[in-house]
Amino acid sequence: MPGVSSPQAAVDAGNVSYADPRASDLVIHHMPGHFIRRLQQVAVKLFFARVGLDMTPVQFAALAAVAQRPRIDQARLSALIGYDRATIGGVIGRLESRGWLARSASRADRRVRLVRITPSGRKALARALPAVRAAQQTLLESLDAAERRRFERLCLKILAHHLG
Amino acid sequence: MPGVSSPQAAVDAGNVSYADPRASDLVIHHMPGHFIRRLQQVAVKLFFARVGLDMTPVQFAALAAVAQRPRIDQARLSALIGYDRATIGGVIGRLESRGWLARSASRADRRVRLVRITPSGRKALARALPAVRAAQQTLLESLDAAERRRFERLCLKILAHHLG
DNA sequence: TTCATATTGAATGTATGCATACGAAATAGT
DNA sequence: ACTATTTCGTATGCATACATTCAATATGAA
Repeated sequence: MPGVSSPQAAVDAGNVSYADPRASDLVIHHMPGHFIRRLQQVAVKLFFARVGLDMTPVQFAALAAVAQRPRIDQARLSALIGYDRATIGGVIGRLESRGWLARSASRADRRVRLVRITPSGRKALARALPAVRAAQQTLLESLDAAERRRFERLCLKILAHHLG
Repeated sequence: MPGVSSPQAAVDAGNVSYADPRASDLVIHHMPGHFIRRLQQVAVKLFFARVGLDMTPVQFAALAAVAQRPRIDQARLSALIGYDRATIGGVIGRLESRGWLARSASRADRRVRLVRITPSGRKALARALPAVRAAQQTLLESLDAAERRRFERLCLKILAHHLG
């Protein structure tokens, strides 16, 4: 499936190991921003490895959110899952072409387009969900239960500070 | 500077707070993949807030790496900073157009193009570096010293597991 | 009610990111 | 030496991501 970003090459390949002494002198390797990006890269790779290339992370997020918030509008949806409005417009457009989501005009507010999930979309979501959960599990599999809790708590603390 | 991705709108805006009880029932909000992506989003936002829109995170990484590895080739560079070869080609191309990097053919291997930083690029890097460091500091400012060490250790443990 | 302001979704432009495939060139294996 | 494989950089295509702008609406204040 060409075109869908699956960071295999960048994550693996002839990649210098993260803690490789050959690279440890590099400025960026000591910056949290860098290894957070690398974590995100690993997470996306695991997502595709488990879910397959039929669905992207953003598409999964949108699908799952719409399933739990029927008739949500695009602006609220993008705020809920933390994406730009312009980005979500395109994502929903693609999900609509695949028949997984549908849009309809709101009668209360004629600017608004309400999004709902189709039966086909619900099936796709049900298929993907276990794979996504497995990917999450794999992502943190090197941590024991206590470390996992600690990691999540620290992440949430940072996010709460910056996102209010 | 239009076009350069600075996730202000997505991070802020009418954004539902991360730990907002209105959203805590959403499936994705309990997945590490989701808040790792949000962390990355915050980190990028802080980068642009401090550094300005004149330089992107990848461009900084490439610039800093080339400064420390004169005459590196593109493949090694991309492996070193953890990006795809194809992506780095475009990044270097843009940095070359701005006069911050220069490419020359290798005489030892005629496939290879060696990258080096220009005086102008070195100036830009020197200007950006303190701002980037400040952004890193701000990113973790809500954690005390012990928490910061713990967070970095956990991140590195996860990365070491997945990246070898 | 009228008018200034804000919001929604789309359009446009720039920059990532990666898969895939390709030509050119180097290297390994025989 | 010859050939199969690998590697390097590039090109193309798809999907993010976000700033900015715009038209259509909605809303709030006077």
